[in-house]
Amino acid sequence: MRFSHQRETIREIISSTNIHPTADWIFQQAKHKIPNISLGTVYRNLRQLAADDAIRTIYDGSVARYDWNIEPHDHLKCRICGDIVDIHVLSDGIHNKVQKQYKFEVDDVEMNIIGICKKHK
Amino acid sequence: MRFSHQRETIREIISSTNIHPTADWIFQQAKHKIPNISLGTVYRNLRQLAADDAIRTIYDGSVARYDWNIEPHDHLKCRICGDIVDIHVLSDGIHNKVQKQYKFEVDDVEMNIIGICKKHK
DNA sequence: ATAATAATAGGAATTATTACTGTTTATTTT
DNA sequence: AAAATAAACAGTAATAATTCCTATTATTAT
Repeated sequence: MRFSHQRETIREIISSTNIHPTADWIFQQAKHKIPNISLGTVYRNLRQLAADDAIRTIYDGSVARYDWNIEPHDHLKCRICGDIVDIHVLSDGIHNKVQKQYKFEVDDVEMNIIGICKKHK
Repeated sequence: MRFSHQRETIREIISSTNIHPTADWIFQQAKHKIPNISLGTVYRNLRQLAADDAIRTIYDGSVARYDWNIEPHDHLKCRICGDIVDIHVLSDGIHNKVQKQYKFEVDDVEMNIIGICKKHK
């Protein structure tokens, strides 16, 4: 993969936040640094970075969000404020359990816990 | 909620399969029984049935799928054939652990394990 | 410095989903 | 049983997220 100023900017934007931004949010931020960047460029690079395991794609309902944290972890999503926070609850045992019990080769585990965060209950 | 022939047909179609169908698949099946049913009707009723906890909406990447099984369970998704199968790996303890550790009121837990099923490895 | 080609901007196209509108139909009231 | 009410409908337009296309630009290897 050849160097590109656009891709590095996108990578930096994602790395700078914990909000698990959407493509459009990243696009808006990127425009501050590269005014004529296009949304297609953002999507293409997000896809490339994810394929390269430089970032992780997570799904919030049906919209894609992006996470700089590629280590296995889970998400807590508040349905009042929409905030998504990283947590770690899944025991590594689940990976092996599924592998053995269902003869299923596990690549990735997505766990999203939806509810109400402490600020909103 | 008032009775409707369309909604009952949609409910039956979902109940009759384990493929976790998309709205469009349901629409195609429904047309066999009600030839002039419209896609908007399918979406409206899926939303109503889900709000009523008669079915569950699950997300396969960015497309919605529907599941007649409303009991807590998890999903195994094969990235070769696309099949999604129901499993149960999550200990009920996670619910309480998150509740206490993060003071987060848990409504729903989505867990999708992505990989390769035994038929394709 | 030049050639080869990956990446880009800008816009069109696609896909999934929701919203709108005039009509139909299930239920309630008379 | 007929009339009134409003929920649900079909058909279609609109929206949102994402991907695709094409002529141009930028990076890298020679």
